[in-house]
Amino acid sequence: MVQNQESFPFCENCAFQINAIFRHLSKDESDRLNFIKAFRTFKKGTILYKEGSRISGFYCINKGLIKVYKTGPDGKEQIIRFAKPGDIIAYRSVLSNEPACTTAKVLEDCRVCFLPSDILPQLISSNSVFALELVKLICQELGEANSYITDIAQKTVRERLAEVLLKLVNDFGLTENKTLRISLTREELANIVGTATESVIRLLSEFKSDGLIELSGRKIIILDIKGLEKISNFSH
Amino acid sequence: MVQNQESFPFCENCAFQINAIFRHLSKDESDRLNFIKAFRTFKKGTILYKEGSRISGFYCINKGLIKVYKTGPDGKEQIIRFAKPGDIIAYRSVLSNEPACTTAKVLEDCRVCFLPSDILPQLISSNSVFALELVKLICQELGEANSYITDIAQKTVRERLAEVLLKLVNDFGLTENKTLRISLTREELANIVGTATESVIRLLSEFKSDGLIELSGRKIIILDIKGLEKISNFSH
DNA sequence: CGGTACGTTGAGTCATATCAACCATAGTGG
DNA sequence: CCACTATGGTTGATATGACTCAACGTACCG
Repeated sequence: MVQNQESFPFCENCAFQINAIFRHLSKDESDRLNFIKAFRTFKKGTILYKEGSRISGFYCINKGLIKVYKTGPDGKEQIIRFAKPGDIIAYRSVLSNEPACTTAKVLEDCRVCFLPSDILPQLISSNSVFALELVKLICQELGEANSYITDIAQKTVRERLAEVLLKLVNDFGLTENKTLRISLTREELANIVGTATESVIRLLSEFKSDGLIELSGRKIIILDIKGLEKISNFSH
Repeated sequence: MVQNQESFPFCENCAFQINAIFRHLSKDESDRLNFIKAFRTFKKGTILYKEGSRISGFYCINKGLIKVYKTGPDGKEQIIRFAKPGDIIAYRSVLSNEPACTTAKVLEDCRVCFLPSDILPQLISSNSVFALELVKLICQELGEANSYITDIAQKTVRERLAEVLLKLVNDFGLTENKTLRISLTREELANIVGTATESVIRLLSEFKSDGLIELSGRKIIILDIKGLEKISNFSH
């Protein structure tokens, strides 16, 4: 079908459009990737892979939104990160050759490419620029993880919620009417911040009373970024 | 001096002895590393580098113990990890070409080699096995960081303290009389767990009453590993 | 029109932080 | 040799942030 052909993403072009790590590949490498990959679409709610399962490859997101989370001892989710177009997920488990240590679930209908495990070590060997950029990418994630450990360990829930809102603004941006461009349930927000759903609800409505945000269903309108920064950094 | 020659570690041998990432280098690469590195010793209490500072290279630990920590908004330390012989530190900042995001302080007198920034990307380019192993190493750290985020977010202080003790047993081992082979102040323990010093003290003496550990000054004798595992995983 | 998932609010509880006092130890300098 | 000081450890009292539980409201969906 024409429609299918149009929508099928070719790595060579796609990687630049969505700013994926694969933009550092040569033409030959891109072609190879394109050849061995499996393009798939997933509906909201689909689970791409589950914590503890063995996976035979990793995913590059072309479109949509995925949440990556770990399940705590009580079955409570801890959201580790979101994956949007250009991001790769599950690469960690593939490289360590370990079972997945997270679960990935679709939040907004997705178009993804599935890439078999082998290709990643191969590309690291064949393309040193790619290798270096991949290392940088992982280092950045590691840096963020370490910062977050410090935050969770030392900041109050109130401070962390403000910080998470700012991070979401930074990662997903605002619409022209200042609405956050990501739609999460209160429970999901709680599972990023590391708190109870009720606490998020209470704090959000506090932020609202303080004129920092406006709420309308799942939409969060950011009114006062400076104010949120103040809460996230200092206070007590 | 003879003594100096004996004590000076040659990368080619050293890397295998201490199981450093550099064991994956060729003879030529090892020689080169050996040539450009600066060997140094540091006394307990020395700070190798400070959060926020620019660094021109990274360190490979030959002997001793270093704590790597971030400083929270209130000036409270959050210990991110320890570095022992064979570990490299500060590589993250070197690779991202960013200011250091942690501080490194000597806990036990150290022998370290300082390696200039440039060498790391060079080795990644020239040696794909090394590149892959480096990626795996970083991935492992990332995996641990993500697990710790989940733990801090969801577990109680009691559970985390038990878990930290077990992790220390795992990383540093026990002497013949079951004493933990790492000596930390109560405050440092608190700065790993992410809690107050007083809480660590109270919980440790609780563990002692429960027959899980024995305390004698800074020494912690581990009596009941199974019991600690039980506390760290389940409970509530 | 019932069902399911999500959102909200209130009340009560508890783990943990904070504050304060005090002890132990070791190194320092007069 | 002894005050002096600094650092770390301990304990108790108190405060409180955040969780839990429970009830109820809301909205969309087949």
